Amino acid sequence: MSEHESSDATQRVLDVAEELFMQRGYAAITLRDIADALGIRQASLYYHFPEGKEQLFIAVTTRVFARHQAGMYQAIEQAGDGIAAQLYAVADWFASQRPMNLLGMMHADVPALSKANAEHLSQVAYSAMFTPLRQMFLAAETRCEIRVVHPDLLAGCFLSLMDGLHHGQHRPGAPPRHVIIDEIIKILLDGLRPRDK
Amino acid sequence: MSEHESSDATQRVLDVAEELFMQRGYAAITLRDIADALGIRQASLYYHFPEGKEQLFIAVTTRVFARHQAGMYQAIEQAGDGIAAQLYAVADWFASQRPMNLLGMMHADVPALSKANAEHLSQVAYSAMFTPLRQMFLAAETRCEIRVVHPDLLAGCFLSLMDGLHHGQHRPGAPPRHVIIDEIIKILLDGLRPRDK
DNA sequence: ATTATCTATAGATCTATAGATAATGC
DNA sequence: ATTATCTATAGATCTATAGATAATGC
Repeated sequence: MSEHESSDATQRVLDVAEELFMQRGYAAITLRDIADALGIRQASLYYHFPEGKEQLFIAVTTRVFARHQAGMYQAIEQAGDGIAAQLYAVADWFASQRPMNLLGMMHADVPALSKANAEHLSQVAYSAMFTPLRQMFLAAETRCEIRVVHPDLLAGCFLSLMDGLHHGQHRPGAPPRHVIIDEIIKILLDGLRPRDK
Repeated sequence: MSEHESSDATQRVLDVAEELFMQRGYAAITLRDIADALGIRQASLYYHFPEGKEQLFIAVTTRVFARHQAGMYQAIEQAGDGIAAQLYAVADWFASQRPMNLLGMMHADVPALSKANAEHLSQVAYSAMFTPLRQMFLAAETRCEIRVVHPDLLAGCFLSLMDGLHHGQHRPGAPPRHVIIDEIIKILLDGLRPRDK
């Protein structure tokens, strides 16, 4: 067993902690909440994460970012060429994932961490979330499919919209998710102004 | 003095509590944090908000939503006709406000409140934030300036982008805010695809 | 009398540590 | 021997309550 693998039990801890932390944020979730959801005692979490709550949170977010980076790369690759298909694929990836609030949570929760962890996590978040999108937009620009002024700005907008997929849109009478994704991508590509026929 | 006015001291409490709650969320901020920032003792906050932390949070968020609703209405009115000018005006309004994470915070913090407060706050948030934008988009559609499929979806997208204004974009080498706003509105109106000349 | 603060403290968490227990794997 | 849990608890908060104090306004 490699030193980089962690046991099934530890994976379960990460799964449950991810669900809770992503829903409510670092400060709102206690170790007792996580232990209760797992059916174990709070102190038992220290077996898996001896440095405690902050270490567990870092492990959770690191795994989330790695999964999203890989998921976005894979979505883009499988979509083939064409920015429209790629945008749909990435949006479907986000729709397949747990509701979350990545950008906002970073902003709210990072200050609670140690300086070293805060800087490291910000760096990881930025690199993981922006890089696949920046590459996708730059490649589309090279193919003259889109105009891009600031690729990172565009990536940030797209991520904001993906975050918005989850919270704003479970309203009474809200359209189904695939309609929402359709509409968002249409707006991104063609804008709100009616095009000349 | 009307019963609807609150004293200067209470206003200061609201100002400081708003700054902290909007930065970090309900769970992360303690009454002691707020009292320290005010230079008073934690227990003194109960003079202004006898029911405690939750009442203070409700007062803060209620005021934030009322201010945003009024600010958006005023921005739209002063911008005159034309969806482009109106979008710029509303975006400038958001840029003038404290960084926040309204949509995401609602999602994360509302579950910590009593059921009655949670339902009331969700309702207030939706009504205050969506109504001005929905009206603006519907009027623009009537004037045939834009096509609108789901006005609330469009409003949600716009709010997500406005939230994103604040966190994603204080990156190394990020363009100044007015450039960001320009770019976001250009994308919204005309899309990413180059228009035919 | 009202306003706005204070001190002191109860009671409820929350994180983290120390050390015991039981099951499994060599 | 290692893995994964447990019990028990120290120490640090955090919210909230009770009641005192001081300044101001009628």
